[in-house]
Amino acid sequence: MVKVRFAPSPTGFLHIGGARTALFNWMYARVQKGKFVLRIEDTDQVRSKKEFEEEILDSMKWLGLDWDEIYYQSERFDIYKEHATKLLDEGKAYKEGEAIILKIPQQEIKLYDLIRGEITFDSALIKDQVLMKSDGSPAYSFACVMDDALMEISCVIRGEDHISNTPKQMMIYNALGFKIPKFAHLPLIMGEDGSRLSKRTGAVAVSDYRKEGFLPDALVNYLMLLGWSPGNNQEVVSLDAAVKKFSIKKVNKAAAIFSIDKLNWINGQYLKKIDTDKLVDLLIPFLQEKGYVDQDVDKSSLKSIVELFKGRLSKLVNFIEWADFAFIEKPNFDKEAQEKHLAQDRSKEFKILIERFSALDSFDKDSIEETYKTVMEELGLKPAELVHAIRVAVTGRAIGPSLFECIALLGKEKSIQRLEAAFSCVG
RNA sequence: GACCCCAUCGUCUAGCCCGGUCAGGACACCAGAUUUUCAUUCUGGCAGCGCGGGUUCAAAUCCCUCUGGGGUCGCCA
Repeated sequence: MVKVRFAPSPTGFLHIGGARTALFNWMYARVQKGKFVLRIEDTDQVRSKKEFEEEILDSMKWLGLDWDEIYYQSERFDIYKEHATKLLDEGKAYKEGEAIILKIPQQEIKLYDLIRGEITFDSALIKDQVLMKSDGSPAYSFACVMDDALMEISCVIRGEDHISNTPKQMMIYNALGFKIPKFAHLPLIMGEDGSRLSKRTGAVAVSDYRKEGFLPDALVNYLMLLGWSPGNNQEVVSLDAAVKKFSIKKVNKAAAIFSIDKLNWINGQYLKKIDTDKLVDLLIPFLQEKGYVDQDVDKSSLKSIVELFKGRLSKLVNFIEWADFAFIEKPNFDKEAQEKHLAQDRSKEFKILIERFSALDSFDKDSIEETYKTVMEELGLKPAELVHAIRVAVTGRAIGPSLFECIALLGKEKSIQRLEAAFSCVG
């Protein structure tokens, strides 16, 4: 029976590296129809926090990484104690104060890693290992080995930073008489500068990416590409499709650098393909948080705004940023755009436009565009000449979706109001 | 410092195991087309097997140095 586990410690948020480890474990279990165990390593009573645990579980669910069993090490202290005492009785361990320490016999240790092949260590370099700490709690390696053995984990898939722990743990398996599982050590994920991924080099918590509006499918898609490839030059791949092709032996050995550029691109790909109604639903919480809409939001009118921006977004927060003009009374003027496009006095032209716009019966995209072009022709101006000024006056920005659609979206009253305000001229 | 891991375009990677296809794709970047702006999209381009030795008719691929990067050396996990 194939059984793997992801064993986070609730002393911090679920970070990108942990998520990737969880993902590979999950894929390994699913492709082989095995079990995926989640084990909360909360032996450090002081640093472990319920809020972190909840956040980790939440992030896992959000990513779609469901587990078959869950355990808490804090509930298993008796088991650890019992086995440590047994080792004490057998003379394989000794006491130092209240602590129980394992004697490490001298021998050569061979680890066969599924990703890296054979790795040998000399146990002469390994110190005797603390099994139970003076405070009665188990040391990490001991609890880890006990659980992996008792939970019948068939393959331990974890980060490369655990390679050095492995020979120590193998000594514990041997002392306990447990069967040693398979091991696979995943390459680490590094920050943009090649050093360890940290808050300094960008967001590390999965929840941070969620808050920025990355889709779980996209994040998972990006993460699986770090150290593994689905083949056939495919990069945008669903989890289901990826699982079918997953093989732990095909995982890369070299560390990978996390690239926010590529994540943005992949997320954009997903955002482009997503159903518009679904996109509206995803956007609502972001809009509510910003105070742009309230509880009883009109989805159909929201949908028309979203449609304008669909295909331009690389993450959900982009919408909040770029579509703000549709939700607030006065546009948030971009200083640079304002200075560049509204510096020249265009009140005369604006006045005429305002008059013509006011006279329009149906204020739709096409009639607005037609009216605009007619006016420009009458004034002897090229159509492009006033576009920027109007865009900035109406949306506050020099960039955005089709101008005439933006104006139609705002409606006659608001659009004219903003045009009037631009040069404080009243039509 | 000791021990361990790793090394293909700037980045993620295919190819490596079972030596022989101009070293393929993607992101980023640059140029052009489309677009009233920006983005999208399309087309094209730039760019890589870390160094040095072997083995071989033939090496990105196998072996060894070196160099470089990373990890671990807690009664943290």
